[in-house]
Amino acid sequence: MSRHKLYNSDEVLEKAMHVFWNNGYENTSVRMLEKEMGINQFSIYSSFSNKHNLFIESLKKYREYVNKNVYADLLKPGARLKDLELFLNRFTEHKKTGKKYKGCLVVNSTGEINPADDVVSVELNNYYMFIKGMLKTVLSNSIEAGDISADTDIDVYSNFLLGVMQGLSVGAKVLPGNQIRDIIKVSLSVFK
Amino acid sequence: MSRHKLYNSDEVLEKAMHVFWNNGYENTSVRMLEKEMGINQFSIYSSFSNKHNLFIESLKKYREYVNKNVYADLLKPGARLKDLELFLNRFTEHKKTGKKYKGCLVVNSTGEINPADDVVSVELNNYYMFIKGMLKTVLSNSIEAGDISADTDIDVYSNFLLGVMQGLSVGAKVLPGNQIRDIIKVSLSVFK
DNA sequence: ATTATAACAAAGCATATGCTTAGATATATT
DNA sequence: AATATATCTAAGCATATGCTTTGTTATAAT
Repeated sequence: MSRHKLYNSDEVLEKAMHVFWNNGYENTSVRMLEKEMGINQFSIYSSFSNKHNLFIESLKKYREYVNKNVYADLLKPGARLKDLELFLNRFTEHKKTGKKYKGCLVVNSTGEINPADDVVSVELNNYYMFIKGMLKTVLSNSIEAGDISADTDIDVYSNFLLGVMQGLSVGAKVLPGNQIRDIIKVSLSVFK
Repeated sequence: MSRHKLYNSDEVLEKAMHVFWNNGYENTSVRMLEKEMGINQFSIYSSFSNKHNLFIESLKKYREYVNKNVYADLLKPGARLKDLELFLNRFTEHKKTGKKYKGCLVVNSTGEINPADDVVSVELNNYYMFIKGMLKTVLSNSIEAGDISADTDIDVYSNFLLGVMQGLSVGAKVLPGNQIRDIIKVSLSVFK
């Protein structure tokens, strides 16, 4: 009955996500998206309606992406405090290689986006709740493993750790490595 | 020998700072600046060269502004731990009034700006070093007052607190009040 | 009073922006 | 084979963007 798409919507969406991640929302033009996604503007608009919506979809995709590529170790069954420590220390890794840390797409967007943009705000919150859930599981596993005190208030401490991660996502973009290491060290000391 | 300026450069700069603070760098147009600063584009360009430079100047102005209007209590001679606690709790105040917290101009910009923009990066770092200096003084005062252990490593803990503040600047824009309070509570517990 | 200079307002410039339209092409159904 | 429909490319649209130019006005020195 009709012609087939020459592209996979999910694949081009992931490419769009990377463009937003690299440049931020406002600094990403539809021409840039067109080029990186490898499809025509017509196709972008017919698949994703408009730039704002494509951004929302990219935020959702980002959650999927980090799930597989960034938080994999922390999401493994039984992940506990030492895994969290290993993970947090990755915020300092790029300093050795000399590369610039581009930050977390969601944290960057939290800074950039107008707080009155409710559609985006909801999606940002979804992400943070996903992270918090992960942290709760890690803390729960850590109690079970005897890493931390059994009466640790998991909800309170997962909120704290979420805050620490938000701070690191900002700090790691501009602060020297030793400052980042201090933040991690003191943050984890609350479990001792 | 010539006509006088009808505006005060420093006053219109402060207005420009607020426009950037409210909208972010990319989402601020020269037309918006023109309107809010109350001067013509010609005057903007003759006083501040270009938009990028006006932004840099606005970042410097911001430091001056928060010095007077945001951190005044923490910069008072002898400010110590309880003052820091009072200050941090302000991150939750806007929740009661229902207003949206627009964040810290510098933290927002850290998220938005391309890390490769060295001119901006330097200015962001200047700001963070200003905050860190303030925190060091507060910690030093706190030791002197006997609030915290005398062998507290001021440098390490000021780095930690800077990280906490960066986290709160992000978190307070989107997270519920109780989560912010948890972050503050646990953060300050490291001094007990 | 004349002149030189700098600030002013407003229009203008080239280009970039988000998004749409027009026409060609491919494919599944009849 | 003919038709209908969804996809493709590429050009186009109105407006917004950062920045400049033009011509006028005010002021200080001559």
